[in-house]
Amino acid sequence: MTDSNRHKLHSMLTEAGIRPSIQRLTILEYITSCKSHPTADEVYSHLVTDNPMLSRTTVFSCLKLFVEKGLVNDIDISSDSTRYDDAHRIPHGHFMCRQCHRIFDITLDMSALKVNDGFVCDNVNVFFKGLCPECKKLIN
Amino acid sequence: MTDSNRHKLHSMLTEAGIRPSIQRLTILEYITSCKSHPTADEVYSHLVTDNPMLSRTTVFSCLKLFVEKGLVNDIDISSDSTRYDDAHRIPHGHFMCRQCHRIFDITLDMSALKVNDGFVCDNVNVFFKGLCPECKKLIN
DNA sequence: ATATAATTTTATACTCGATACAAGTTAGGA
DNA sequence: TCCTAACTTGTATCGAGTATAAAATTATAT
Repeated sequence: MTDSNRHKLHSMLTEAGIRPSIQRLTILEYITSCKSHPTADEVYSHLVTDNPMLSRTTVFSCLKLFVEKGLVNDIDISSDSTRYDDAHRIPHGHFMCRQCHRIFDITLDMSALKVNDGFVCDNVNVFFKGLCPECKKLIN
Repeated sequence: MTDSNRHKLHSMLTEAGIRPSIQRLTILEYITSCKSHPTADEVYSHLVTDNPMLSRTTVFSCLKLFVEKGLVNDIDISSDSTRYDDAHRIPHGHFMCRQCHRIFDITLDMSALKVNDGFVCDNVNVFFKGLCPECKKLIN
């Protein structure tokens, strides 16, 4: 991690009202640099090799905190485990392949998605399911 | 259940390629008449009072089958438990209140939501989160 | 109609993502 | 420096959902 990146992550946390601990910086660094929409266990498994003292519980609680503070989006596209995504990106939809279970970003104009009067919405998710191009080829 | 409704549910099952058992008719009848987006356990709890021999496992497996055959939609709006919704209705989005955790239908034009070329999509979900009108009043 | 095969339902045990809790550790303010 | 609050850790636990096998029901063939 470069100094400038460390400083950026530090600011992200403090601006969200989160005290920046080593663990939180490490977890946020991985989520923001990761394009694979990992689960909490995947984040833990990846980070624990270089941080042997890291606890699985810490990963779960940090990710939950990040979601509450709006730093990270939780993706409940399937009933399996929750996946996580950097919230500081252009809003986009997600596609889950029923064959390989990978999650793909779908460029999408979400500005037209409005809720009824009286509701206060702070989060929108658009989830597609089907077959990704690769799996479609393999099946046909 | 009226005879005509029973016949309609029977047709729904056979047309979907599902053999219409008593349990499947009972579960489908509840889902299609229910507006509360129940979880599998809620379906079970509601039906078991009048059908004491009904098994929780049967409810889970029937709902799973209905989703596979397209009779019912599964709503994974939160990481809690999966909710179920009659699929034979106008496509619509869902809003989950963070306070009371109820699910509301949101009228929505979903026709504009398209996936990238090469992807084959068979299912779209739009999930909103925030505060429902009632909870908003209580908080302010 | 009766035996046999296939499907469905039931009940129990189990898996595993996620959380509650308590003890230990760290950080910041007086 | 000491005190307090916040954070992390590890263990135990919860609970939605599933695997499995036996029992029950339904379909098919003779």
